[in-house]
This record gives sequence, structure tokens and C-alpha cells, in this order.
Amino acid sequence: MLQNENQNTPIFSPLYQQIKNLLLQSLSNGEWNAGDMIPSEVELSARYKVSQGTVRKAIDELASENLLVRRQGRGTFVGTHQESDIRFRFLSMKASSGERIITHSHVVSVEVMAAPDGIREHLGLTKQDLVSEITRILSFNGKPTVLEKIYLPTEMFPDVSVAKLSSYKGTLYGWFESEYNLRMIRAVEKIRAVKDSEAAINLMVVDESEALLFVERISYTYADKPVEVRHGWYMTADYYYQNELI
Amino acid sequence: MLQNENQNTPIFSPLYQQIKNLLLQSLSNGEWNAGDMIPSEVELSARYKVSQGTVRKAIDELASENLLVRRQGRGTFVGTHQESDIRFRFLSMKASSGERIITHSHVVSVEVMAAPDGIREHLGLTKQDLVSEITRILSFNGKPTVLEKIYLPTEMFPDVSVAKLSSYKGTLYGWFESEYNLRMIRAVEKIRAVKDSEAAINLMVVDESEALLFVERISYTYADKPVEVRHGWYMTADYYYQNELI
DNA sequence: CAGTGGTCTAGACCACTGG
DNA sequence: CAGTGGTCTAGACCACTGC
Repeated sequence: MLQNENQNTPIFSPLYQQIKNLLLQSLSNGEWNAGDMIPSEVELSARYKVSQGTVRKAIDELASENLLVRRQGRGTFVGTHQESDIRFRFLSMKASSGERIITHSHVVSVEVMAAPDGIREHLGLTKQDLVSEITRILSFNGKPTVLEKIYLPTEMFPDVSVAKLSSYKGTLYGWFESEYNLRMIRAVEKIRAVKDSEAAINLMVVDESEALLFVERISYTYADKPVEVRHGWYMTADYYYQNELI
Repeated sequence: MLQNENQNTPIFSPLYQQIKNLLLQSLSNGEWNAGDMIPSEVELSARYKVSQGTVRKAIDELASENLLVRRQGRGTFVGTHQESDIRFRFLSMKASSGERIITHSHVVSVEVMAAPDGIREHLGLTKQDLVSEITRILSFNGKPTVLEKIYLPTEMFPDVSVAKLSSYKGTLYGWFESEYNLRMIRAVEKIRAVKDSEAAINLMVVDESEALLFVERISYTYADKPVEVRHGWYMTADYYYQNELI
């Protein structure tokens, strides 16, 4: 049905790729939202007039990218940052002692400003565009450990306020989903070591000469659209950043 | 054939998982070595008396873990660190300027010693076991940027020497494969920011107060056996550590 | 051209979940 | 129990590679 039956067609991509793209569309245009169950494999194979195996392969790929989550016997669901199991997928910090990290967020301020140079380009904004800068301090097990400055395009994220942020229980990415129906699916981080006394003072580091991890993160939603820039200064005395290479 | 046909069998795992384990065995026992082509799907399905689709699923999983590499029209090959395309799979550094990084390694020393405490446990060694400590400096585009101390169990890696290391062209992991037939398939890194003046001096950092990235890496070969501990001090003024979250 | 992996189908049966 | 995803098969055909 979707297949390129006539051999003159110049472009060609496997059927399951075409299905994958259609599913991706339904995800990004809001037909299915975070946490929703999507139609069953048999329904989808009827809808697209392909075999169940082909739908499976499309779903398999999306599941491996964490966009969908398969649950045997129940169905296939849209991935969400509100699920406890993947709640900390984007938090790479571990405790040196091995203990579980209890995170607490203290929102210091929200400020609307013209997008600073380094931020503007990453978000594809113009000089006229505004961003909201969220400043917050993350405490791990009661100890202030991370200072974050989060930049969001004001147009996409209107009415951000300290009050709203403070009252929400859960991760910021969970909040983006429930408040703006915007889901982050990918992020890239650049990590450096810095000696930043201003950040250190904010984190109440007594010894101002302590080195900090500086992390610049750019987060993307569907169609690889960048929607968040996040700057983080991490104290790594008691916690470290963990990365797995495969 | 492999299937648990009688329903009393207590343990059960899918056929393709069993096949995957058999393939894993052939990889770890040296039946197929790094870079080799493994038998074709039809051969394997005949050998294990299962359908080609079942073999495919087993191979697919191993390919997604980078243990095998599929090449259409040619065959399926054992992954290797000597391939140019995955040569730098375990090097996460990027240049701030975006330029390609040309790496040069200068081996400073090789020293055999009793395994230090922090190393011994990670490698599962006893107090009697020896390790070889390789000290080297990596330069990126001509500039000394990383100081590394690499700890290898002497029993598994006999006769490491500055001369041998210096004469090998390629990555250390490529050398492990060709010299010891030992392939790293996974690694975990712990990253911190430190202010380490000894390392800084070795890297010829003039300003001794510069912060460095300290990376502790543990590398694993088949069957999740840890075989290397690596400590690295990274200057991140011109280069940064990049990480992708998905 | 023969051999390899890649796609697609149709159908059977299993394992798990929830009502 | 009905409905979901998970496994497995057999077979057809396609796309790519190297000789």
C-alpha cells in the first residue's frame, strides 16, 4: 500500500522505516501523548495495511530509542519522564558512597531576558527572542551540590514562575510534559572542569578554590528540535558523574 | 533442538537468547577473533537447527551491543578496535573549535608493582598480584592534554614495555587485541573535577591552579570481566568531554 | 553470478496482564 | 477469558558485494 510498486519511483525506503516515520508523526503531532497507550500491533498493521512483523520492527526501533515502551500483555506506551523507572535517565550523578540519591530542588529565581549569545544560537532564536532563565540549586541527600541555569524560549514556555516550579513534584522534564506537552527525547552534554568562584559561592562551598564540573546540556524534542539549554556547575567531592561506554 | 520440549524443565529462555549465548561463547573462547567474519546466517541456522529468523534476532542483539558488525552483501564480523570507524568509540573528547582531533601518545614509563588498593578491588586481584602501570601523555593536535595512568594485571598482559607500546600505531585497545587477543567490549567511567597540581605539571600547565577533569575508567572484556583500570587527567580548556543522553 | 545480509509476509503458538 | 506483546517458523524476494 505504501510500497513503491512502480519501479520508476526514485526514492525508496524500507516499509518499516516509512511506518516508523508515520508513528513518529503521530507522536510529535500529539495524536498520542506522553504515557498514552498507542494502538495495538494488529490495529496498526490494519491501519497501515502491512504485516504485523513490519509494524513490530518499526516499534522495536522506536522502543530502542526510548520513544516507546513495550509492556508485555498490556500494550505499547509513549515514553514519559514521569515514570519512576526512567525518572533519572537524564541525571548521571552517583554517590561515592553508593547510597541512593535523594534530590531536592530549590528554585532561586526566574528571569526573562533577551537570549544571550551562547544560548541563542543553540536554540535557533533571533536577537529579538526572549528566554526564561531558571536558576536553581539541587541538593543531593540534603547537601547543595549542583547550581543550574536553565534557558527556555519564552514563546514555547510561557508563564514560567518560581511559584509554579516550586509546587511541582518531580523532574523538570516531567513538568515540561504536563505543563507544556513537550517531551525531551535526547540531549547532548559538553563537560569541562572549571574553577568558578561565583558558582562555588552559590553552592556554599567554603573553600573557594574547589574545582567544579561544568556541564552544558542541549535538549531536543521530536524532529531534533533544540528546546532547552542548561548550564550546570557540579560539586564532585561526594558525587561523581557516571558514564557508560559500549 | 535446543528448545525445552518437556514442560517439566524449570528454567526457560527464548531460543534466540540461547543462540546469543552460544555465539557469545564462540566469541569469548576465541573460535572467532576480532575482525573475523563469522559463519553466515544460513550456516548458523543449520548448525543450531533453528530458523534463520531466530539466528537473525540473536545477531541483531549482539550487533546492537557492538560485539558484531553486519555488512550487507559481505557477512557478519567480530567487532574490533582496529577499525577506523569505531577507532575512537572510547574517546569522548571533542575540540571546542570543532576541528578534527589528531591524537599522539607519548609513553612516559611502564612500571610493574603490587596492585594498589583502589585498583586491586576493581580488577578482582589479590594482594600478591602484580599490575603494570603505564604512564602516558596524550597530545591533541600537538598540545599535551591528557595524562593517563593505565593499570593492567601483569598475568594477563605480560611483557608490556615502553618500546613495544611506542612502536604500535593505533589505539591501546587495538594493541590489546593484536598483542593479547583481548577485546574490550564495555567500560564505565566516573568523572570528577579536581585541582591536581602534579598531573597539571606533567601536562605542562603553566597556571598550576587550573582545574582538571579526572576520569576513572574500568574496562571489561567478555563475560563482564574487568581487565583494565585507567586514570586520566584531562585539560579541558580547548577540548571538552562529550556525552549523549538518549 | 553466487553468496551475503535486509525486508516482508502469513500464520502458529506462547507468556503475560487485567478484568 | 480476551487482548496484548513475544517467539518461532518457512518461504519469497530484494539489495549489495566481490569475483
